[in-house]
Amino acid sequence: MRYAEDHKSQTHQRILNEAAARFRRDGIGATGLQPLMKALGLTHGGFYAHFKSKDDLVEKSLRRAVDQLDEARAARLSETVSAATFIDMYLATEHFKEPEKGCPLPTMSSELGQRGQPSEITDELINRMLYTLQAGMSAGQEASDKSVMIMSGLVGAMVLARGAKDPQLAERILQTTRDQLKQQIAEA
Amino acid sequence: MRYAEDHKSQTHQRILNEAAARFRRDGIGATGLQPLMKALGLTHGGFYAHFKSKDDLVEKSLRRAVDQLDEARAARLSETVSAATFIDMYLATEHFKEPEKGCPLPTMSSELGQRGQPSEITDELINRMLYTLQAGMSAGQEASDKSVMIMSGLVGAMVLARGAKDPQLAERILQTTRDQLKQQIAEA
DNA sequence: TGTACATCAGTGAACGCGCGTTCACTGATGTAC
DNA sequence: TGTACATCAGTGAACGCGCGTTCACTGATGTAC
Repeated sequence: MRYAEDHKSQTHQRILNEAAARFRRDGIGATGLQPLMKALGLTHGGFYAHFKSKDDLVEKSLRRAVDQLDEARAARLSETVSAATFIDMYLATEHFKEPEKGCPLPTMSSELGQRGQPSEITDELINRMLYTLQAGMSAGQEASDKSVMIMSGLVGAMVLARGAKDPQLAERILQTTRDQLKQQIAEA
Repeated sequence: MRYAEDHKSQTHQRILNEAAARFRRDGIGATGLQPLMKALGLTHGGFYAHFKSKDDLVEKSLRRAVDQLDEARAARLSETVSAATFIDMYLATEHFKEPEKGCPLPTMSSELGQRGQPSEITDELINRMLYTLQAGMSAGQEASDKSVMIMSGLVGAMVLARGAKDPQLAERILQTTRDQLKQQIAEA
């Protein structure tokens, strides 16, 4: 063989990683396959030896992104994260500034909703986020409902902060939403 | 003259309206100028007699969308709307199903944030929404902070509901967020 | 009253470009005999 | 040991398409003389 045995699967992973970053940073429509492959030192023709289509790549790279985020959280912290910590992490300046490494929901769910054939990946992301939030709260029926509102607040704050032109406005949205949402948990 | 005196300005308005609808429904990138003009019974060449560029159209049609929303609210209701009513209106099924007639923030702020040169229009939209929410709440420092969280919750819930594949999940997000946010005001 | 000209909203062909996708191919390696 | 062939990840030219933008033009009307 010309290449090491796992060479192809490594290339496969590299494409997934690069795509997951670009889709989150630039959006799906604005991410071209040609520039993507070029950035990895490959030519675009080879893409179809790895994925059936761009849609296929979207689906698979999103799944990869979520897995990575779960791993990162598990590595940095204990298995379950308190809801307050999750809120702090989600609305942190770091997450705000680096969409390519962050949660795909604020960057991509509008576009996924607008696309013709929506996949189930968004639902999966939503349910995973809800689950994580609930797990970090004291049990009860209330926790389920509260976690929905908190999720909405987190995603909305990030969408708005990233869309804002004025950095002060962005910071205010992040900070205020963070404080207010944490108050919700404290009260409960 | 071949056309009535206000013919051109009427065409101008028709383009603005159609664009405002399409940008919100399909996104900016996915909206082509050629199909847009064709839908109005015009050819695409004439577009540049009305607008400097597509970016120019984005800016102006967004401004138009906000003005229309303000007018619609003023017409249907009293000058100031209570925050609870605003929440009900925003997270109504009607608004969920008709992005082309609704608030541009859930549909467009991700894309506006991802575009190269962000305009100030998003900030304007955000501030107007904050103002409307605050005006509908009992005064005080708390109202300002609460309104930020409520705005985040409203926008996030709409983004997520529209992105979800499962209609039941979408409905649950809208309903639960609506109820939880209204509780916030009741408590305050 | 009739002719020549100016106006100008809209026309439609053409531009260069990047997109997603296809496909005949290359060339380094492993295998068969 | 040396030659012929199979494998297969990646190459790069080419496809048709729609994009945003430009521009010489049309043709109905109003105006000037």
